Amino acid sequence: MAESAEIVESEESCAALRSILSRVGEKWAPVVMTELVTEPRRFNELRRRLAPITQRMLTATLRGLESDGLITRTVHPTVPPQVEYGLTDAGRELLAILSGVARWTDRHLDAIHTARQASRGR
Amino acid sequence: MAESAEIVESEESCAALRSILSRVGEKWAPVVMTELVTEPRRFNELRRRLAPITQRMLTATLRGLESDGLITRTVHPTVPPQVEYGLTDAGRELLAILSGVARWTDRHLDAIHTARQASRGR
DNA sequence: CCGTATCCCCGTGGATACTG
DNA sequence: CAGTATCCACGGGGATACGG
Repeated sequence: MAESAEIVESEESCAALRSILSRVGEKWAPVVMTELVTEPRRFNELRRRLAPITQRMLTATLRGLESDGLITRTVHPTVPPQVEYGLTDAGRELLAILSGVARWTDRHLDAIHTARQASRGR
Repeated sequence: MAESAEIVESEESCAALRSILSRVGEKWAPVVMTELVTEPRRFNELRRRLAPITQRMLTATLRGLESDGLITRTVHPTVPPQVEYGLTDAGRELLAILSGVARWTDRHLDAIHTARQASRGR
């Protein structure tokens, strides 16, 4: 790699990057992952902690994250049914990277607001 | 901070994080920023390099990135008009963080594909 | 308890045509 | 050259109701 900040390495990895960025850019994805960072949690546990999320959106978010290998879904065949969601190692790594984005965001809160105000004016 | 991987620091920074993640998760945002990493570029220059992007989407993407303070838009009042887009320092920093996400994506390409195949089956 | 199914609104993103 | 304007298809995302 000649350029240090070069991002795209191939067509495939570019597409994968976009899909991951838009995945974690979904409305509830970051908070759901954050909820799972300390320990696995059950569906309604997440639902309560993430209120006012709807069941539908919680399900959709969990399925999406699962389909990208970021979280696991474990069904315990008990009565009543019990399902646990947890971060995969990959998901934990990605979350650590995202916390870098969070720190960037905090550092630039002022600049973001200023830029938005400016574009308001036009 | 007790937990090392904790992301959200406040309501405001949480909202800002989400908005930034969804911004860079937009379809053309990452490639547009990457195009500007080495030097500022003009509108049609970007249009050619990012083909088959449409004018409309290029404009929309540039406006969005500008409104978050990630790129600058400089108009040179010449005939014909000349407009240059460039990364801000903040944008350059963010791009560096995103390259971390790109590396993560490359490392986990296999896992992503496997997870997607698995969720296909259901 | 853990979801699906249905309905509906709205924003994203594409094609095409037109303008300062 | 650097955009706007218009139209349209699609999917994200919310409310509510029902099922295993």
